[in-house]
Amino acid sequence: MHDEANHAAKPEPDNLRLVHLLRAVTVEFGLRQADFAARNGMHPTDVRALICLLDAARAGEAATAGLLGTRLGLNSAGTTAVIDRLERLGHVARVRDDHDRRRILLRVEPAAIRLGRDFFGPLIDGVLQVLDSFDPAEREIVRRFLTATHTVFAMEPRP
Amino acid sequence: MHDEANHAAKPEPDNLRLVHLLRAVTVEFGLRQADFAARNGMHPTDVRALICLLDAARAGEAATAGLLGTRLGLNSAGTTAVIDRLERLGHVARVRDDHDRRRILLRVEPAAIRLGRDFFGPLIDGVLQVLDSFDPAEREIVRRFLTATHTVFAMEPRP
DNA sequence: GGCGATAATCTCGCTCAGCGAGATATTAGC
DNA sequence: GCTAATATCTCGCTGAGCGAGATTATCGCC
Repeated sequence: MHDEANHAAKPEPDNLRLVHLLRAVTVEFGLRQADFAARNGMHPTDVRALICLLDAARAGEAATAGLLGTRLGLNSAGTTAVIDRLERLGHVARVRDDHDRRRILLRVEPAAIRLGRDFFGPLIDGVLQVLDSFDPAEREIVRRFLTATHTVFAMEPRP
Repeated sequence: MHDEANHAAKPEPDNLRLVHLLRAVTVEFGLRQADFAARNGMHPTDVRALICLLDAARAGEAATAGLLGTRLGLNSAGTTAVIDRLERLGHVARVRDDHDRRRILLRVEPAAIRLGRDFFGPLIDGVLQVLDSFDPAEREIVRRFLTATHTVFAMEPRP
């Protein structure tokens, strides 16, 4: 691999350009999360935790502390700390599970949801507008691409 | 506003499902970065720094310490720390810019590039395979979608 | 051609996120 | 019941990243 920083643009294959484009989108999204975190006195991890909890709720899964830690790649001490921070800010509430009283269920408070909507709403709307400019057949292609890509990323090992 | 009497699962609009799918991809990608970092004795920030430096090289930009800090959202102290860590591991080298001797240019060492290729290669190949299963017109649609989405994310404020 | 203003990076001291180890509370198995 | 397994929390520690300020190099001005 040569260093082609200096002169004429290298002939990067189109498909590889698409991969880089996808990565650029993910990086940009990460920066947005960080912005949101900083603006609301949180840390990026806290934002990821909220997203994770909302995803779990949407999927109908029980959002326990343990699940959260696993998804975020934190150990139990770190997980407790995240929940403490979110609880202190009033964004989540700890609720003992009555069926298994060892477990802590996490409920995202409406205020937190509103906060997220205020910040991410415009971004989501932007993407929805993009999608609206596509016809159904094209959207189906996008869906196929995203689904397949997600499968590729989700497939491999989880240490 | 239509029926759908089934319990918990809400009737999420197709376009919104695509947005969530895109987010899921970005989240998965972030986890991969974290895996790579942990497996190589680095922190996620360090990996993002390497990616940033490689992107700059690809784009033909001069990869200075300052640019890196800006892109990562770190202040100068944190930026120095990141570079120190990467240098200690032998992944980047500090090179004084001869045209402006205040500046430090960062060169990513070949060993680091190889390390990244070993880990991310299979993932990239996976996505390339996905793309290969699309015909050129379809790839163009994917490209349009990713470009437009990237624009949406990159558009808004930088605090 | 030297001199303050400006810019790029680094140093120092501090706070707090996340880890490892172990404590505590609850449930399941025999 | 008693023991093993599971879920969460507590404690002490390391180190990532911040703010403030020092350091070194460049530029515009006279």
